Amino acid sequence: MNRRTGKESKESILEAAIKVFSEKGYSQTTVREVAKEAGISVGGVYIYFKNKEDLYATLLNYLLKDFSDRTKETVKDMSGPADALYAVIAMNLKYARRYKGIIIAEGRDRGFKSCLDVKKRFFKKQRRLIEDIIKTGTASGKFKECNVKTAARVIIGILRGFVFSLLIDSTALYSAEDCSNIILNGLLRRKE
Amino acid sequence: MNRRTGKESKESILEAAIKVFSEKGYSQTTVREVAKEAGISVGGVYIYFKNKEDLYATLLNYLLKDFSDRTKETVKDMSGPADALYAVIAMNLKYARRYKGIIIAEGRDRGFKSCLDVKKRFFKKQRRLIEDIIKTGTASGKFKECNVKTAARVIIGILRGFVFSLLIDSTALYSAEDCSNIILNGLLRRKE
DNA sequence: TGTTCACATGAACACAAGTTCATGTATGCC
DNA sequence: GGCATACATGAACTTGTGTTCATGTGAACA
Repeated sequence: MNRRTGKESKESILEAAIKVFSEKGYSQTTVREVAKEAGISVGGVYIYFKNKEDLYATLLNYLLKDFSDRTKETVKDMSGPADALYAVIAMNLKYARRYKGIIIAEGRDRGFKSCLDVKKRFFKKQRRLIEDIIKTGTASGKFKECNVKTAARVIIGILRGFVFSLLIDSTALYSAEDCSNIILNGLLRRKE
Repeated sequence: MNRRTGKESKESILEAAIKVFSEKGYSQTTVREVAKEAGISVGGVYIYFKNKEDLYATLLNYLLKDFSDRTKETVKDMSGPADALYAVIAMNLKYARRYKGIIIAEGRDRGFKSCLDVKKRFFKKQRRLIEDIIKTGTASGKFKECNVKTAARVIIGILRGFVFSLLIDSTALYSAEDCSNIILNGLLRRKE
């Protein structure tokens, strides 16, 4: 019989972990369930990962890096700051749908500082990206003058809120268009 | 010696629970810790609450109702829709800071539907409130025409995002002013 | 066929945390 | 005091779940 190589097994476990953690978040996910999903025994997981936290951290690093790279790539192709901002928002909402359970902050305390740091660094990177877009926007006169840092923080907050909304009520959602429309234009009527 | 009455004890437990759950969320909070904080034994908690979930549900109902009422009260005193919206945002951010761990969605599955429903209903009520404000705004000509329902959803999302931001990085926050400013005015420069 | 190596297994262990319950103690009433 | 009632205790039980480890198995090669 053809047995899986170690590398294949490790990848199976990672894939399974992404699936289960995405759905259930950290605490609610059991190693047994990941193992089952990956078609391996409980002990098998521990051949490739030191422990549950290691598994989570590996997966987090992988996903966030992948996401970061793709976003950067997408933004590069955009012509104006409004389009770029829209692209970032669309990208975020898309990933949020797929990996909701992972983004949410869980497992604070108990040595999880490593994971929190990874997330923090990720969000910082995202914020810088958004700040750059806003700067370009104001420089070209398309965006109004504003506190770039704060605006970027609010936008990051908006994107995080979408994940949260997914977890609570996946029917009451909104599209990237709606979202970027409000961020760009606001609610107040413009003087003509 | 003067012993606490049952009612007093129950209230102590609820207060303690609010404190601990707010900081740690559902999974990370232990009944023992709540008991200790309330100055009662583990068993004592079970005199007044059926179990941990019951404790959480009670507290959730209490807090959300309190918050709902206060928000409504505050909004009533506001003169225009922009002010009203600002008030809602400020109220949300203030409560988020205090009770962050509680709002976050945890303990899905396993019969937690009751709690999720409470949260859903709460958010629905909040959304209606915001929808009304937006409607008033457009009716008076101060807000532009827009899809009221969607706009309200996005705003709720923004507010949720703030809670989330608190959990991940409580230094990278923003004020209610910044937030309402973006929502009202948007980023794009207005034609003059 | 025997040997070795890489990979896999799942029962068993450890420990944390929710829950129960037999027992204890204060208070008020007769 | 004796009794009843209300309230409180915390050891012990139960369960879920992370983790370990002695043992097993397939593949490749001599």
